[in-house]
Amino acid sequence: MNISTKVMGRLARYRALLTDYFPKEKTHIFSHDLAAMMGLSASQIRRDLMCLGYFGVPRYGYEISELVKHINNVLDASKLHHVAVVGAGNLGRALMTFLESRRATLKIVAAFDDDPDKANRVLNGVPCFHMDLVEEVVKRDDIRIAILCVPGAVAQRVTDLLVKSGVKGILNFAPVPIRIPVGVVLEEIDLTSALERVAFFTNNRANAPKEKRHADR
Amino acid sequence: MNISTKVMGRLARYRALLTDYFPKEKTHIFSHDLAAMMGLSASQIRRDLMCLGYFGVPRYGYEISELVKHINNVLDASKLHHVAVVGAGNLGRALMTFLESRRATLKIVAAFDDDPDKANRVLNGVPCFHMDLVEEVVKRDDIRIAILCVPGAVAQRVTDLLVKSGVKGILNFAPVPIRIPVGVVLEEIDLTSALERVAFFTNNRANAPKEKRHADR
DNA sequence: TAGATTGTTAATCGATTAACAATC
DNA sequence: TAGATTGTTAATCGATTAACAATC
Repeated sequence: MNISTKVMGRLARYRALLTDYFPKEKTHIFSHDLAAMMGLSASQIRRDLMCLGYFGVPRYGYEISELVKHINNVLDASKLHHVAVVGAGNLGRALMTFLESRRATLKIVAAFDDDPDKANRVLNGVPCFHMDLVEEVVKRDDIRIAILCVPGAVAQRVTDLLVKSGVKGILNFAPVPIRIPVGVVLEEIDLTSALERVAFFTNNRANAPKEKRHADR
Repeated sequence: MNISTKVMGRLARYRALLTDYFPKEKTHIFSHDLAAMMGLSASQIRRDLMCLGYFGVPRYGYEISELVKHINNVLDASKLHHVAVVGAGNLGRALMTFLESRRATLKIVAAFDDDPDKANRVLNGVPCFHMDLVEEVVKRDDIRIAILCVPGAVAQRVTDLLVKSGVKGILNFAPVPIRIPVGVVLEEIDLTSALERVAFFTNNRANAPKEKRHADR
């Protein structure tokens, strides 16, 4: 089965919703109910769930515990990943706190920063090292994924260093696009442009894309 | 001209790149150079720029200052927006610092939090109020956009309050989807699922979507 | 049984890419 | 002029939605 980035992202969100924010006493859910909660169409939910190899029952819907179990199977096929936060400024430190312990399979094991004052201390529960030690620590701790929160001006340089050190996946919050070699996975989140996007559509209703709050049929 | 969310987001990124991270001495740029820097195709760049009403010159490319001016015209048609950060935890405070002063047209004028210790103080340069004052302050300061950084469990309740108070656009970082009425603009950024997405594709190369680093022809 | 919901296929929609005439 | 690059159209690709037979 070939799972696209979009489907994969939605599966993660279905799981989060069902495990963390759903009444424990409910055992089953219909595609249209999940759709309503997610702000998607029921068709899309059903299509997404097709990749799981788990099937609901007409009239009863999907059994939540089974559904979550199958999403786990697909998503966490990858076992435990060690993650590093690179750039321990405000954003980097906030992400350490926010992302740590959300997923058992993703563990933030190190932070890196240029600032000598931050090196060799524990910041937000994560040991912080000087940027000079990236290669050493990445190899030593088998760090596969980096969350990049450095200033735009050094983003590409730091990326090259991370890739050279063996990092295989990067989540980039720096405000510039970075280039990576084939074989490395990249996800870019541009916070500034996300805010600008909201602002733009906020009083340009004429341009606003149509709403996406559907019901089925 | 009808500009999609995607095009709009890319225009914002072109502008950021050209204004903040591009050598000052260069006056012109070709579509394929911008494409290489952004990790996109030249075709896509040219198509995106079509909505600007500004035209490049064959053989000379696009004049950067003019290009930026036209992107400004389109993107900031909306003039100044007042923005509030709702939920002044680690993430909220980091975003205050990170997003403030990035765009002259977007000004963070208030933060809100449930914690009485945070109320009536200035946090990261932004005056913080107790959540009880949302309606009053939003109206008083004409706040149009909210950056939502509250825990998932209260996200919908807080959203309803914001919308009732007159907020027209929401950038949601809470880890659950929220529902909004027609007429309000919503952008959701799920940080946890973004990280999970990187992790998933990081050692599932078979599933990885194809790379996107093209050249033209 | 009758009615509701599923899995899946076909149709639609939108976004990206390729191609190329125009043009500097 | 010749060659490179543009704007724009047509072709392709991928994602979403609609429709419906299967089925509980």
